[in-house]
Amino acid sequence: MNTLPDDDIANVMRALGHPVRLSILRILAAQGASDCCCTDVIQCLPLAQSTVSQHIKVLLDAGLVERHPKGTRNCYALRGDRLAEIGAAWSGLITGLTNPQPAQYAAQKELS
Amino acid sequence: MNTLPDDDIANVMRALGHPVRLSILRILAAQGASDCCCTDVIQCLPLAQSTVSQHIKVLLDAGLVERHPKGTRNCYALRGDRLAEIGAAWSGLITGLTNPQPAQYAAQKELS
DNA sequence: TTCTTCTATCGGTCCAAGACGATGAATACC
DNA sequence: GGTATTCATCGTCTTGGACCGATAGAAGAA
Repeated sequence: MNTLPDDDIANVMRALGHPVRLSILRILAAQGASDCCCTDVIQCLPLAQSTVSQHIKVLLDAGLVERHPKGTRNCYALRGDRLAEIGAAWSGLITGLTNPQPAQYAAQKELS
Repeated sequence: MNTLPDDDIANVMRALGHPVRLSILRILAAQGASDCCCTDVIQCLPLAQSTVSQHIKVLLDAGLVERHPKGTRNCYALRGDRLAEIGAAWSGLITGLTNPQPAQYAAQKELS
């Protein structure tokens, strides 16, 4: 049910834990598939290019977006597969919390 | 659909973005409703009491847990209502990202 | 009252994150 | 070739997070 270890979940949550990065995801979603380059994102945000690039890197490292080099520019797109995977892990987390099984935390404890 | 503003979502995600805090939520879930005090949590984790107390405070501030003072000890429990609310917001976020509506980001931009 | 237990908070240290400007590499264009 | 554009990365600075020990206050026990 919950296919991702806690460290991975925490990584993704931390990547999502910044309003600017949520905005970037929305921008990528609004612009459609694989046709949104870094400049497009920068023009939607009141931040320096280097800052936006750094936020995108965080999303890349978390596996939430993917990069498609296109000539002199880099296009970004959401990773639908990963979003689905994270959605499943999230459901598992919520289910596990609201319908707890006594043995569950013991297993979790062993992992960390 | 998505009932929480991005800042709130980011706050919750940040609170969830640490393995220890995920562990604390699981501990609270495993111990059942409103009968888990701070010491119980501390004994499950290899951290100092002050550190655990601080993590719990983050979860409190994010609205993920609630405190029930009981004599000399404080009991904590998950806030099921808030978990449901956040689950709904998460679903809305994922849905919005995977089935984007062009006007969506414009509305989002206005908020921040 | 005095002692113990529980736990929030304070002060301090250390490291990571967020923001910026500057630089440099890659590609496209003239 | 030379120039412009795009963008990742580097160095720096500031802020915030994570962790700890110490402290203090509240409630129960002796």
